[in-house]
Amino acid sequence: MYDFKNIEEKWQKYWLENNTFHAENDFSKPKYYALVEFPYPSGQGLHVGHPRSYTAMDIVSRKRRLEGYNVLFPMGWDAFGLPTENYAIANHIHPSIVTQNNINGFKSQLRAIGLSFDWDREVDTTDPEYFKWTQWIFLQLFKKDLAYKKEMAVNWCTSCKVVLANEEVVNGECERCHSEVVRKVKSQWMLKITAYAQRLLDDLDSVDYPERVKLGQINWIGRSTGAEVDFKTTTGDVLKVYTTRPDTLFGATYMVISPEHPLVLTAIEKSTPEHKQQIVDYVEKSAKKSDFDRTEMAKEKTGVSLKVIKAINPVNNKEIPIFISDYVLMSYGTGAIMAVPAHDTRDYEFAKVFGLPIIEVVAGGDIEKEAFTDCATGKMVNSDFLTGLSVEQAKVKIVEWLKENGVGETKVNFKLRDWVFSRQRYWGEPIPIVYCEKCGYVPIDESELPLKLPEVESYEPTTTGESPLSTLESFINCKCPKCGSDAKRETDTMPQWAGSSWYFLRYADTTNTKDFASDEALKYWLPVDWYNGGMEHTTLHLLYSRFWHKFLFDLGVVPTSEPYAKRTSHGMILGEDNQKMSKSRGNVVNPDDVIMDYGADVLRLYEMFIGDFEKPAPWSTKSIVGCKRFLERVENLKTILTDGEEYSEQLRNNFHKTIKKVTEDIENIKFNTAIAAMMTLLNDIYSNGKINKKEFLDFLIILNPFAPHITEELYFEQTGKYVHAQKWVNFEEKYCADDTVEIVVQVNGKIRARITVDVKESSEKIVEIAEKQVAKELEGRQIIKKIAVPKKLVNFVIK
RNA sequence: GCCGAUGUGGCGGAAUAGGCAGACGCAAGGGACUUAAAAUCCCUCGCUGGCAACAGCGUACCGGUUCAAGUCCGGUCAUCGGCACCA
Repeated sequence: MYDFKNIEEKWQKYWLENNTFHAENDFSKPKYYALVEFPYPSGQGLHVGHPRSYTAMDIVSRKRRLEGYNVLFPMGWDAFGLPTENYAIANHIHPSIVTQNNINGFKSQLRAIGLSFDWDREVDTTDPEYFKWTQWIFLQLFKKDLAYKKEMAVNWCTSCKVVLANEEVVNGECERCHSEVVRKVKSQWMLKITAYAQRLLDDLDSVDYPERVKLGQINWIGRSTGAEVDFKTTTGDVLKVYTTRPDTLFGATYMVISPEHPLVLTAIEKSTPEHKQQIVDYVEKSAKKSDFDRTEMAKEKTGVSLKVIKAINPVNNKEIPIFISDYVLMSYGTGAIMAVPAHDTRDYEFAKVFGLPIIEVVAGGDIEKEAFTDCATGKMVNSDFLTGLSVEQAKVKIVEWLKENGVGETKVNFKLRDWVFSRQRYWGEPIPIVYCEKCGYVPIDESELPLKLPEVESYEPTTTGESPLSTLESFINCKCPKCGSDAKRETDTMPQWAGSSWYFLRYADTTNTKDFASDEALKYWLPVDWYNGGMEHTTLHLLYSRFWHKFLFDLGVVPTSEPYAKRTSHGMILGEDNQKMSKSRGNVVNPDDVIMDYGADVLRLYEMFIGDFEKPAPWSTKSIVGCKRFLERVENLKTILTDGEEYSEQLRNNFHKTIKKVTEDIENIKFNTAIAAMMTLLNDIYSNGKINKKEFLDFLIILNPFAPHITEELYFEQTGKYVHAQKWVNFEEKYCADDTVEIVVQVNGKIRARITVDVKESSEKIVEIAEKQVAKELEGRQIIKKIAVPKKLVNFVIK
């Protein structure tokens, strides 16, 4: 085994001291911006899942440098967040100290892997010089009316008396004390991402994302086209509903409103005392239910009827009952629906429970058994002027009718909801807003940014559900920036998503104190050319950062409307037991141990060789040794070096084919087969017995992005030059094809012979040769068809 | 329930646009070297039958299209991930 310990340390030191991978803001060179998702620096340190993504993009970055690009490949820390805060609470250490310790740990671990990050451009979301700009962006959003306050239900632990993040709620229980979690209404800061819904959807066409990622975003945005229909009520109110199936209007046999719907109040007012109580009970009960309970209850529909108010179906003036049920959500559409039990599964279930009429208006299903929801087929029935039409025709016609009669119109809806932006926590960016009795919510002056976190005695959330900052008089009390009277500071902080929504912009110009980055730097570096990260971030993080970026684009402060030109996603590294790595399962593998035993190059190679980059793969400590052997054999090539042209034509061709394969596989994120190709070539070289120096050096160059330390060492040893400063090796297409090719000869699809022919041979001639080869099989049979596939096979179909 | 992905030897995985299934690696078995072991090198390695040449079978399951299917189409099952009544 080569002395990986010394070799790797030596080169890591060299790169660091010489700032080898520093990206200059030299705008004359062609640029390449490669990005990985920056990690949350947890106390547990890196596990072998992290380097998968980092190594992959490191390979791309190193290759790009060899190809002559000015490469930006930065790294930073997404350091605000709950685990740090919880650790700080438990151990009475300031979260910033915990964060700094964790960052130091992560950094030394990352350095040991030999990743070519530009450490001069490190960012840390908890650094006031960084979050100053996070706060600045928030202020711009506020000024454009894209940030607003709203009453929202939050998760409330009944025992800890704190607001919980969604990830702290496990099966409807508090993660820590396992007591009941309920919904509690609190005023929260919201960001109006919905204002960008259509553009976030449309612009997916302009970016290179995997189809599954685009689909994830499309589904999350959830655009649907339908109609809003006004139903008059017997009390003279108007009940507006949203439906994607206006064609089924004649089948609406009742209405359902959500427990939070304003009409509930009217109903309570007018009901008899006894019935009023029923309504109040139901509304209270559903308010108390946690989200978990609500979904659990999904199996059995519940509800209560509004006896005093009925709705009138505008198409036939029939009176239909109105129910309150929590299967209708206030947060989508209008918070009220027309129920068509014959053609909606949930309405069908509800109607069965409450014994409501089910009227078929689209023929083609069996409504005795279940709701018929397939709208592609089927003809309208029982629908007056719609009867006989197809569903599609009926949709058009009914909307026309609704418009003519002034009781409805087409409407587009999105599932995407506005972004809840407040956290009642300490370890986050303070929201730079003050509340003034006279002026309302007022932004603080930009010159006062960053608004730093004050020192507090306890980081624990308060028992009233307010942020820990709320107990600090010196922080809260301030003057209104507008009118100068006494005012109170906002005490909520921002979610972790805030800092990570724009960090890639800061990398372009980390030392800038006037702007988050200069226009020139942004113009040069943007967009990110290639962004790799986990599948778990394809909806939230990717959508949030695209939203912020578009907003900044509209402000004219970033030059592109999309932040990332290309996105790829890596699969998770699983434990040896094929389960997700976790502390509780005890299957976590630490990269440090692998580096200790085999070195960083072996770790990198194995991470890439483990399987298809885009798919999950189980770790296998036993298999690592194959990569170790490979690098040892590369090193041993030294012993068979010659000066002459001591290799065969075959080997030369294999060289060019391998260079081609490695070149292309890196671009196609097929690192595993790129390595396999290099292994095959190595085996060929050894069977050849000799290699000349030129080919050896070329081999080192194509291996360099994967195993940078050993290749630097060997290259330097041979030439006194640095491999990272060389040019990527070009392949010659003419050597990538062999002169002869093996053709498979089949009879009725079964292989009967193999022939080797010149590649230039005509297919007629090949068929002729093939036919001779299998003459025995063909004897006395009739040939129905001869199929010749160039360079592949000949197939005789006989009778 | 819905959406997305996956299913190939003992294991991780290859297989351009439908054209030799199992590249590459691990493990296993045999051999060489060695006093011995490790390391290294060479050979074997999908299943069944056969001394063998060889034959048959084989990519989750059932069916289809095709001269030809791991790959395309229809259906079923299983596993993983995401979302949870979105009208």
